[in-house]
Amino acid sequence: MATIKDVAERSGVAPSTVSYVLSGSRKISEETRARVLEAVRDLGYHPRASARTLRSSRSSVLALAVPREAGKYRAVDGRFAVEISDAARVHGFDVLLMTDPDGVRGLRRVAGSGLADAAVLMAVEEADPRVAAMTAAGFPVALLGHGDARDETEVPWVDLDWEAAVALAVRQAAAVGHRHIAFLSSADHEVAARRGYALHGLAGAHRAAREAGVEVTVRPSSDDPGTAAARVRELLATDRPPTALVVQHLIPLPQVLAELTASGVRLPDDLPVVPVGTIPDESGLPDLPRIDLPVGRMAAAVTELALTAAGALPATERRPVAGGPRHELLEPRMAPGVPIAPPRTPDAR
Amino acid sequence: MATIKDVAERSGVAPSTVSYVLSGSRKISEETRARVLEAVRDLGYHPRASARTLRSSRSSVLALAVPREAGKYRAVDGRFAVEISDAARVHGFDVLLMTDPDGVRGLRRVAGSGLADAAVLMAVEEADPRVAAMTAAGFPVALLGHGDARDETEVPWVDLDWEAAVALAVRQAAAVGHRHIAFLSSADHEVAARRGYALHGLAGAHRAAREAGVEVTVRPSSDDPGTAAARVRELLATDRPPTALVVQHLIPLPQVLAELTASGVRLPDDLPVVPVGTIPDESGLPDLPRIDLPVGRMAAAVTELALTAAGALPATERRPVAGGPRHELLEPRMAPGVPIAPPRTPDAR
DNA sequence: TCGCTTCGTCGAATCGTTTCGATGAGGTGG
DNA sequence: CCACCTCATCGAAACGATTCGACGAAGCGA
Repeated sequence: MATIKDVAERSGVAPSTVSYVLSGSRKISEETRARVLEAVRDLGYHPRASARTLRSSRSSVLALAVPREAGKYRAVDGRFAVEISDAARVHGFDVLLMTDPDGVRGLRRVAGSGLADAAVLMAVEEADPRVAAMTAAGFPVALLGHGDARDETEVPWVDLDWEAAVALAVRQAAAVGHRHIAFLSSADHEVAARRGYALHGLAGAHRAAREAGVEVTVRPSSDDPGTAAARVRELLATDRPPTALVVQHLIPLPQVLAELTASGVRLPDDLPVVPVGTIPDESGLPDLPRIDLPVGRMAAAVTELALTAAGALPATERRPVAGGPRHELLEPRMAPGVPIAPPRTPDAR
Repeated sequence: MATIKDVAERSGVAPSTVSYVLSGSRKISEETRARVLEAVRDLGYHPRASARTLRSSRSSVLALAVPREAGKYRAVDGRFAVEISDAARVHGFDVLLMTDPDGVRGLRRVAGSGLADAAVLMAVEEADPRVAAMTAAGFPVALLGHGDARDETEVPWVDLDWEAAVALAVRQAAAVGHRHIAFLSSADHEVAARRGYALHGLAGAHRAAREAGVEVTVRPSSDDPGTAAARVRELLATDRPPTALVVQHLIPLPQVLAELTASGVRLPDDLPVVPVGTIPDESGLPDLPRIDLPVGRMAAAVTELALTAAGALPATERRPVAGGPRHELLEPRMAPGVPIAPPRTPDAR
């Protein structure tokens, strides 16, 4: 493996000159420059990352802490990982995957050993111990998703604006004529635990109902598909049933759709269903009008926040304070494609 | 940040002594040992990874090259990434995610800069240019999946034994009484391209048919769900239709099941469907008797192959030759859970 | 021609660890 | 009492890059 010394010898200059040619941090004559670059090409020289890091104490590596609740794996996490890696490369960073079941230990190791310059923490729980540990260690982090815990106000994070997302779904349904809309919210336990996205989703439903002057009936969903399906049945079994259904909790979505079909609702014409969140690409579900989790935008934003906190990005207008906490609520968008069907004419039922 | 010098001073020894305590590569008196370890704890000392790597030229990092065909992302890749990371940690390695759209460039960069000691290449294409590039550079790699390309015989790889997998599905169906079994194989273009898994799956179906003395009707699947559904219809529209269906191509599986339901087949009783491969966890499909891609076993095996090739694992009986090519075909297993239903009695149709 | 600035390049120190050979204290046998 | 060996520890030399100050040559005005 060629070193900077080999390049220097081959081009008849000092190692420092090679370094200056490569970094461009000092002026070098065009002639010398050309000779050095030729030697670099000839030898296939790559600077050793470890030497560079040792000297500069910057690794150009971003750690990515993947949530690992006992063997569980959410399909969307893989997409986030890939998108974050892409975003990091744009800024010259590589991504180190951290799947340590004890997230705090793994992060301490990576931060302490200088393997990474910053970390992105995915799917942050309320009062996440990882946040506290990294804040205490002075290690730059950015969070994907957020709760309402106090320590998180000190730390940059990115999240979808769930309130705006559910509100948008309701508003769009109202816009094509729906006057009574059902909202299958997050699961019971998520609401009970006062998870941010659960509360914000509910708030969005209520706000949009008020603003658009439509009725919104809310029922919590459940992780148990059977229970979720039952809730849908309850939503529909009234004198004046809703004509559209907005769904925030997508785990039992297939079963919800199956339940609708089974009870004689013809999809999508009889009852437009609008999921808010992420439908796995390979789920085989029909195309629905929907609001997707903006994975790409979230990944780009959280990466930039983490690198800014690490002082690796020049301050911009959007993100002026290097190292300071910044929060970004991303604006939801309707997925292009299937529009929300208007309600059927009164005689339809 | 504490360095080895700080630890040395605090415990009143030389830096080298601290190093010996930590690595255990020389005998140190119990008393000194205790004093050093106490200082390490007190100062929260972590060895700087870059210094260690610079000195030893081993990074303890495994690069993971994720396939990136133009924006596509397969859900199973994320699971592989997480499982490989877990397996690497067992051996003290971290995983660097490589999502560079130009896989060769990314690998060259990581290999050349010494960021990683070895690489795992996912979803290898026939005559993958990455394999040739890394072989030429003398960089240790292991492949997840394999083709029949010649250069791959020189490189370690891991794959599911697709021939055995399809054969197992057919054999199990035969064992519960099915005499005529349909096999929806890989897609046309995969067979035409002579992809290993496609050919091996076909071979397995034929072999099991011979050995079990049953009839197997084969039809290629298609990436287009409509075409795939049509193929299924063809399979069933005969005088003596098959009583079980083995499916290797799982992308259009939801549509295949929908087609069956639509044409009056009651699942799973009328016609057991046995997928061979990976069904996404969140697909909402019913429980089926199936043969899963053994993601965990494949990840562990490919990680060990890569690290062995890097000389980072002691040679074992199973993997005796460090650096030499090793190939592992993993034995398929029926997923625990739903068994294959026996054929309905003759009067059923 | 002298002194001063500018330009391009060099030498040396530095980052933090590992590891090889050296060193001194203490023990043992002749 | 001396020679020798073992044992625990130390000092110094790498590893390969970056970067600061120095330095000679050339250019310039006086």
